[in-house]
Amino acid sequence: MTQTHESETRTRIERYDPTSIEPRWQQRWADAGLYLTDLHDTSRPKFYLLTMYDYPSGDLHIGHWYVKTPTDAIGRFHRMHGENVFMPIGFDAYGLPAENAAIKNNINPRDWTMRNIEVMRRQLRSMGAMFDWTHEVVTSDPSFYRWNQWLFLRLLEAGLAYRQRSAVDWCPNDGTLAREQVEGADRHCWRCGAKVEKRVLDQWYLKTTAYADELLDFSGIDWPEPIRLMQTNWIGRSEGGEIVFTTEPSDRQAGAAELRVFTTRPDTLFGATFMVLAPEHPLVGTLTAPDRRAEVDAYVAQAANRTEIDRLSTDREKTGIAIGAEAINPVNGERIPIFIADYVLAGYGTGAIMAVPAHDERDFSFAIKFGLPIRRVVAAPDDETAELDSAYVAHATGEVLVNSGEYSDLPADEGGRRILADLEARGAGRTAVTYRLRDWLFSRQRYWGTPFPIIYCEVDGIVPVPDDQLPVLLPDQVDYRGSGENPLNRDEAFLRVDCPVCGRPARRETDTMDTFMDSSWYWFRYLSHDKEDGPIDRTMVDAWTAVDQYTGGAEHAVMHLLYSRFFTKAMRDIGLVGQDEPFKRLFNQGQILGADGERMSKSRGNVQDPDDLVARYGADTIRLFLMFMGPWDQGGPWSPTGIGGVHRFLNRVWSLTLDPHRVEPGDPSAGRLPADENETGAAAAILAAAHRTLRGVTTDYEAFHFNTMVAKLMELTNVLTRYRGSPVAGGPEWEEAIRLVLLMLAPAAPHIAEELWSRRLEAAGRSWSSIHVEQWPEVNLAVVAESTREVPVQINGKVRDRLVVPVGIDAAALEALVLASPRIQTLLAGRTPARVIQAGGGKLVNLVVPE
RNA sequence: GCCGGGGUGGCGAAACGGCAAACGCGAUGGUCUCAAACACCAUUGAGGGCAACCUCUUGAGGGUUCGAUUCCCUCCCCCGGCACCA
Repeated sequence: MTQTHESETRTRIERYDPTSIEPRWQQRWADAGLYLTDLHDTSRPKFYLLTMYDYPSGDLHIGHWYVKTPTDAIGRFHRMHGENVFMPIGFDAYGLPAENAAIKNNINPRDWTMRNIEVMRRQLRSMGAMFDWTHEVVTSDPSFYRWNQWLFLRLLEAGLAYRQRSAVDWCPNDGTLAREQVEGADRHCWRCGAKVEKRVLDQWYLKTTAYADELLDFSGIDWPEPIRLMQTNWIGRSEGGEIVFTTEPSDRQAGAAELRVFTTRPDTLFGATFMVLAPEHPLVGTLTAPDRRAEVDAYVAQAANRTEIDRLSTDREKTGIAIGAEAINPVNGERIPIFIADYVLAGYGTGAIMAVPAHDERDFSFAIKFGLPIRRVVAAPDDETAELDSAYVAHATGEVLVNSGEYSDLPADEGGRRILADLEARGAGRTAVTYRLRDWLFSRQRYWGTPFPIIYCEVDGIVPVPDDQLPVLLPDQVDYRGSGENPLNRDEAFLRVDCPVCGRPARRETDTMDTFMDSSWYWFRYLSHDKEDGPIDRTMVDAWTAVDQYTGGAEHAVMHLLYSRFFTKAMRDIGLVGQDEPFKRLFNQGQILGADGERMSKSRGNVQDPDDLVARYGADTIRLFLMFMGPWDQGGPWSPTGIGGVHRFLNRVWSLTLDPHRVEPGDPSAGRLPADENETGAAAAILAAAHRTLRGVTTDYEAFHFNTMVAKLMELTNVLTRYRGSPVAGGPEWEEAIRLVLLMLAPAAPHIAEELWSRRLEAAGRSWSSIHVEQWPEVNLAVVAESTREVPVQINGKVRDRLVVPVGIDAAALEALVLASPRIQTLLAGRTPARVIQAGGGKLVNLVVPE
């Protein structure tokens, strides 16, 4: 190693040089198999630590480190508590970006993906994390995706997969488009610019709604409240009634066709003054009057081009059109006009609503715009307002029904129940529950994904590929011809197959599975990665799942994390696993954005490459800096400002450990104890500081408060720096403090901790044993105990004095001391406090003095 | 728009309803050095005062409380998600 000139002249010890230390330890750990988990070891409690696997986009950036290095610290912390930690890793290797790159550069998506994986493996290893690479999973490998196919067939048998027609965004040149591939207000294709159309296709669905109620139950899992809330709202359970309106006869139809609506407010049925169907509602065609036809068709086409976000915006001015037909309200026989409007969605409820403008905001604005009657049917007891200037949706106690025939004057909730019960007796309604959650649209019209194990035969229809013919291999040769259109559609070798039932020529399904399939069970496969006769090794899975801790980005709060829960329950019901939930404990860290505040991506050019930083500062500094930046669940724009401070801290740990006696020239008081301290006191202060830090750092690790964990370690090294070169430096208490610093630092900065630990072992004449298999130290409560404490004294909430009191002082004695304080006496000027409040058992005293 | 999260010094941030600004960056001054860098020491929310000290300050406005960054209401701004990005 080359010593720089100044370090030779300045210090006796060698400098902290992470670039030589870190690769050496990474190699030594690998050689020793330090991070290979023995999955059969039952002598210690298991800890399955899972972090969301990555899409191999090829631009591993600092955001990946932001998730993984604190996760690694969690794993190491648990290991030091005697647990058998399993922290696997893999790649979510199917997906759109590989195809985009392939089409653009005329290369193979598999080659592109595997090349990126190679790069990312190397980059990930430079973190020095305790990943067990021997269980790696790559989802685009047949050894993984064949089990997607197998699992899909089981779902099909269980009735949890089905086929249904639904619309996709479609470009005539590039086929189906993802939402992000549709650009601009005019909705054009990102690649060719063509106008995006809707096309209705037969597609596969998974029945997530079958588990809607069970998915609402989070008992038994320890998930953050916001995520539970988001999932609950996403599922969107609504209780109410389904009410059957009928059509009024006209010259085009005999009438009495059923128009079912779902409502959460059956109590407002008398206030229904019109009905609104989704533009896609199946009865729109037959009900529309001839003279309305042209306008209605135009409106339907226009609605098809709107996004759902747009359609549901309550901000936007309502649009809609009468179709020239009427419906009959079953409760009073009233005829009301039927409209179509895009704020009613075909996929929610029955795709039709009874509109009650008096008691629904959207219906209200629609009624105002189209001049429709607004009839109030619910009122608070003393509220006699007839003319509403906005929808009355509030729930006041004692509300009663008005203008509601025989139900008038009944309490609103009871009236609603009675209306529904009476309708039910006549077959015109029933209580009903509806969900916002929809079934999982599982088909993708793309090449780079898991092929469906499905064959279409003209005689036998939809035929599953028999298990013994799996996997259905995705062809490696692919010719995109510069278009996004699925190349499987013209791959004759893939398409042509004999029907497994009748042997006649048939055709393979060319859609592939949504990549959320892969992420819905990959953690089971980590435990079974070499199993060749089934997707999961039941013994391993029973022993190791549910996952104890899952970490990953909050952007997955709903979709991936809900699909995974659904899939686990479905696997349970198929008899594959014995658990209800996949992840016991979840943590969503924040997202690191580019310096511009935007999501990091190659195309934006705002990616921070970790390699540069590692070369400059070493992995430990980067790891610690990412933890120190702020709360882990917060994220924020990337800025390297402050990284030098963390690097300085590690340098300080280095020199305090190796060179405790050095006296710095810049400090006039260096090397001497403070005037009011003797050696015994100073030694005790060091020990107390170390153990107090240990207490705080332990709870910070447990709570994932890594930023304050680092801050506390910095404070402790500041204390040690003050005593550096003094008579107590290098003494037993000092050495104990250093030992604790290294152990506390080990999960977060594993290389420097290991290096310094090994040097101490060597100095003590002992052979190497990794710091990462040490036990987490115990707090010595005796040395942290204090005999006095400081009490802030407030007058009317403003701090006016501080008293030092014995720790065990009682309330009366404390009050006496406070009132006897000269400063307080001066400020009181003879007044007697109206109240004396001792907060937190005398932690603070507040005197309330009327002005 | 809807759902969820956030807004505190010049900057990243800290604070079980109880001392706002810990820790770090930056800045300023100093020690060391021929000099610079490194390292180290000191100061550093704003305003006032020679000083002891005083006043103000947690996106805006209101409320609850002896006491609010923290709880409640209204509003503004930023981030994530909204079902084919992963």
